[in-house]
Amino acid sequence: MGINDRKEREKEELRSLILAAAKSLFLEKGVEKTSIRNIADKIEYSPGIIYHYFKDKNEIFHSLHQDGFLALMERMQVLTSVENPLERLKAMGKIYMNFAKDNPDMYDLMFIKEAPIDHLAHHKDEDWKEGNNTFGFLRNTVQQCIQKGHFKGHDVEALTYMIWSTVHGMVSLRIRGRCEVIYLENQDSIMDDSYHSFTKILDLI
Amino acid sequence: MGINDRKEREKEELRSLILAAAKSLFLEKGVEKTSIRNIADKIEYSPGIIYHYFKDKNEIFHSLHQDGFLALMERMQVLTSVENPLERLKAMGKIYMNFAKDNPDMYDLMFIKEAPIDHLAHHKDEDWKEGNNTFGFLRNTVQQCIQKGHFKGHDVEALTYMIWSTVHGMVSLRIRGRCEVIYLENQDSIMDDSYHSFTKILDLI
DNA sequence: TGGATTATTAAACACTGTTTAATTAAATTT
DNA sequence: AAATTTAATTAAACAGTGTTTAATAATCCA
Repeated sequence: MGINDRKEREKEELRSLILAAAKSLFLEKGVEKTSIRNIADKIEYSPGIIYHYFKDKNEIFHSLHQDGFLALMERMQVLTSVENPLERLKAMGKIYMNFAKDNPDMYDLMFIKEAPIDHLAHHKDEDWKEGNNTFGFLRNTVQQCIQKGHFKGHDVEALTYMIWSTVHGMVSLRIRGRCEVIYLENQDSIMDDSYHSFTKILDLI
Repeated sequence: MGINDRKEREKEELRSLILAAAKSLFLEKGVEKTSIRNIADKIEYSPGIIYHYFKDKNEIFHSLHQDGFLALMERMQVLTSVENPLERLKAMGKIYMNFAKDNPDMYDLMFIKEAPIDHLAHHKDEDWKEGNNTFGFLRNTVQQCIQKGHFKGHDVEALTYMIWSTVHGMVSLRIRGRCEVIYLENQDSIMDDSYHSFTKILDLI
């Protein structure tokens, strides 16, 4: 069935052409301002064709969503060499925040936008592999910290969610412009300063 | 100049008619799905008239944005009776989270959506009274905690931002559906459990 | 009452995501 | 090789969006 294979490959080619165009447009203009017609123009096809490869706009951005998680997990790889779980936890937060700083639009899509998560919510049967991997990795590290005697009296899941919330809160307030509009003495270093406060707390508890 | 006064009042009347319609529509459908034509239909005027009272859609939702801050500050009023700053801080977090739980759409508009904050960013000269009041109130409380001997070695501003981030992170991850799509043993109580972990930490540091 | 000012509207512009039917191209069968 | 079936692609339309424009209706002032 070599013919069908080739056909499959060709179909796959246009599919990834759409994704590549969508990604580059969305990284330079953002998701909301990237229209189906923009993507179609970029690949020099008619807008209609996109609906033969993707159910709707959400499905396109759900694909990029997955790309983002792969990129984040890629960055997390270096952590395997950090044996001390508390050190690993603190380094993980730093990597997470740097990822958000380097790829604000991608972070927005992954953790703030409602669009691509709708796609997941409507396909509840399949669980969210990428998200659960990332969260699970964090939970394991917290668990290991507890086993080493840290975080006494805290529930793993509750504390894991709290830690995630803290770093997510910091970066998402900045990304969505809530930082710039309030008066801060150290506007430029507030993210680093706050994260430093946070790690100090992790060391203590 | 009683005539001009009446004209002013009449203008103000239609203006608040638009705002009331916008608010009720946005609370039942969300900001994105509330169109200028929807608002115009509701008040039985033509869509064009809205642009005589508001520069654009952002300006309308910036007004509601301010309403939200008034409502939040209203809830915070009870805190004036809490003399112990640490207790006040913990109660403040609870109020903040309950506000988000009771008014998710309003919270979204206030702290997540980019729309109404754009309006502020483009009017940089005028500072953001509501936001700064709320943040300032939190900072004062943190400052008082430090004066009472808590949070030793921490910078007020950095810690204030960290605390805000933590509660914002918790509620915004939930509002934007990142909670439901990951596996959690205690999905229902994760917010309360995490906040409990957080207050435990505040007691300790 | 006539002229200037203001409020209001209808209509248009340039978009949006998505669906439909028509068309072109390719593959398969006769 | 020609005819037919299947798949890929498109043009056009639908129903909506925020916003601007020019025309109209209402009001105010001299």
